[in-house]
Amino acid sequence: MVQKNKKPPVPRIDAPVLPKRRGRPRAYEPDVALGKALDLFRKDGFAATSLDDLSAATGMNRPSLYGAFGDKRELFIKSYRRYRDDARVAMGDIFRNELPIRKRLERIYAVALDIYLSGESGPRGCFTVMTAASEAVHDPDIRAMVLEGFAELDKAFAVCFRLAQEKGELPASADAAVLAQLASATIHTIAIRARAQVPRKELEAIVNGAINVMIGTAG
Amino acid sequence: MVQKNKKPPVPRIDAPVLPKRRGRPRAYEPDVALGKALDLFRKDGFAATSLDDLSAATGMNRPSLYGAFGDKRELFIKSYRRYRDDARVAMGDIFRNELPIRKRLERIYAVALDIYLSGESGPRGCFTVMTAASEAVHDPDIRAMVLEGFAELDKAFAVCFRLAQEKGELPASADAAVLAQLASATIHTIAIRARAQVPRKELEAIVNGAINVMIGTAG
DNA sequence: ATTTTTTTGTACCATTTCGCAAAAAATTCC
DNA sequence: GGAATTTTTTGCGAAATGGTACAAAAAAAT
Repeated sequence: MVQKNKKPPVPRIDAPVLPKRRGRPRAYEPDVALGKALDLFRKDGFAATSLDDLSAATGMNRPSLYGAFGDKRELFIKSYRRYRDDARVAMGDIFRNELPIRKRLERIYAVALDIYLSGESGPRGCFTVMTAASEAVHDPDIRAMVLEGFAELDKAFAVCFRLAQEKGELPASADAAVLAQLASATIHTIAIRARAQVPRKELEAIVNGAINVMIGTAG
Repeated sequence: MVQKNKKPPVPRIDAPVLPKRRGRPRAYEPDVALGKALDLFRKDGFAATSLDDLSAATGMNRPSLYGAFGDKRELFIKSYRRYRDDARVAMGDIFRNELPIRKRLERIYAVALDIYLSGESGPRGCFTVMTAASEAVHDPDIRAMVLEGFAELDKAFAVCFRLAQEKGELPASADAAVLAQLASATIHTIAIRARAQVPRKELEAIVNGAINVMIGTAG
């Protein structure tokens, strides 16, 4: 029920020693708690994750949870936001780093697979694709985030392809936007298949085939 | 609370007048009840759909539901089976009918979009992709069905591409299996995006672009 | 040492959930 | 008509759910 034993909650380096909070000190670190909540939501989805589960996983009791993150829906949204931030960080370097297009795509998909296949009790898939998209029909806020996620991915891929085109790695006749959507589709298909426990080897084969079609087998 | 008012449950034509059931007659038709259950599961997912909801939607009270279909999980599985059967029927003709490859793909995706975008309270997406895949991590039976679904789709597309290749619509160098996986990926991406209420026009644009890449813009 | 502030821990509430048992109803068979 | 059979109906009950009230605890401020 306790999140950590280290008595003094070591002040984060990037959190510039805030001016000494006043009351009883927190028994948890919001960041790690949110991470645990995210894990649960990814594993079981929104409805199947109870506050008790969340409470147990985060080491916070329900009132603390409520006080820190709001009700279940808010916690879900904050978890999702966290997931996207993490994914952005993991992908950021690669999308920025200007490798040859094939290498670049390979790295991107490798990172994606790492994310989708992680999880102690089975692969967790992609939050956006699996859990969030489900809620998106009914909840406008979540829907907005999901749509934003799709657009962001499409755009990032499009930038890659456009750059490759400028560098002469792709024929000028290629349509970067279309290729980007195919690249996203490939992300989506491996995310879904991962959730059904398709082994990594097979997913990598799918990725490889898709890359060949997108940039030409020559590469 | 009543499923139908027509007193005599008009015997289905294809159900060859079974030898007069003995006890109190059913107040529902299993087929339509299962359809209603399917609708609910597609809309809300497994966990968020309660037996009361199902009871209300099917017009059967809980014990009847239980007697007819077993517990919630069994009902879910039977609903999913029904969904796949329906989808197979809807797709069957097209996959069988030997049109030019482009026309064929266009039809397939059109039918898929019809399925994914239907639903009175928002598009319901694809059962396999949205709801079933979520449960697949934990439930081996559901996982098996989902994997079967993926394989079936991949295979059906592969047959199409192979045939097109034989008819000379595709270069001999093309890899039918890889193209099939891309075609499936496109199915998956539009299923997911549909759930987030991306308008049909955009989804059709994605499909169009994907087809162009798969069979060459010439077609 | 006392007060203030903040968080925790316990307990509680109203509702919903799934599943079942027992009784009532509707039909066929004798 | 009465017995047998099958289904519906009512309603129970134990557990779980999301959310909250309130006192105790722990720290800083006075």
